[in-house]
Amino acid sequence: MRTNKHLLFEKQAEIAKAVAHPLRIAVIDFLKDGEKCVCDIAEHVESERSNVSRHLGVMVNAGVLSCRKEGLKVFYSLRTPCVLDFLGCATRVLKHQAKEHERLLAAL
Amino acid sequence: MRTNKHLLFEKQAEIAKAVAHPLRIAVIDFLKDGEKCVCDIAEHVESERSNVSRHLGVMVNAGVLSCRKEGLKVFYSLRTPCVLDFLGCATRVLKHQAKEHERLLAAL
DNA sequence: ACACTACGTGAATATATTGTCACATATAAA
DNA sequence: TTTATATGTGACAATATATTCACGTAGTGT
Repeated sequence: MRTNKHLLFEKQAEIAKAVAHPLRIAVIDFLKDGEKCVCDIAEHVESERSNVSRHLGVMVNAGVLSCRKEGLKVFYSLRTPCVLDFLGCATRVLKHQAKEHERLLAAL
Repeated sequence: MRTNKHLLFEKQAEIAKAVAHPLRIAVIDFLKDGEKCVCDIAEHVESERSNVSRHLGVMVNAGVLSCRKEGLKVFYSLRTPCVLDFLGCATRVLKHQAKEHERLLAAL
């Protein structure tokens, strides 16, 4: 396996990992309408602010989110709408699975 | 947050998690050309067969891969090509990041 | 200066993931 | 039956991740 491919896979995994958590997906979904502050995000996903802060940090670190400070608040937003495509992909895979299950049931 | 949305996010995270590992991404990339047996996969990704077997199990469990036994060998394949879109998404996010870095450098 | 609010972070704990080893199983071939 | 090959799995250690609590910091208003 070529080394540069190896590096690409590592980077891709980093992005995927940043998305691979229910709470973080909830955040991404919430941010599709635009930037939000931590307290609004925490309220929406129904989790402690400190925990949400940690998850936001993970996503910023992976380059999935960006943040902007304004007064007391910090506003987070999707760095690129591409990230939403991830959720679309996952949904398509789930739909595909559901269809297979349907076919299986129909055959009983 | 609605409960069914919560459930969707969990399922989406499960899919994303199944993809969120360099070795597993390497496997997915390798399988885009069609089904392969464990030993070929292990050789290609340069890792122990037992380890590869574990990772394959994770992906089958998440519904990302399917497998078929034939004689001594077990052939794994992508359950749906949608999974490849994941890698495409990740690449797009990475390209987006690279462009931002470029702009940053140009401004120095 | 004081109190208040929004946020981040160290420390601790609980849990999950990864990789490796040895071993078990299943199929094929001699 | 014996042997070899391909694969999966239990057990373990190492590491990473998630969550919570308590506290610190930074800006805002009084």
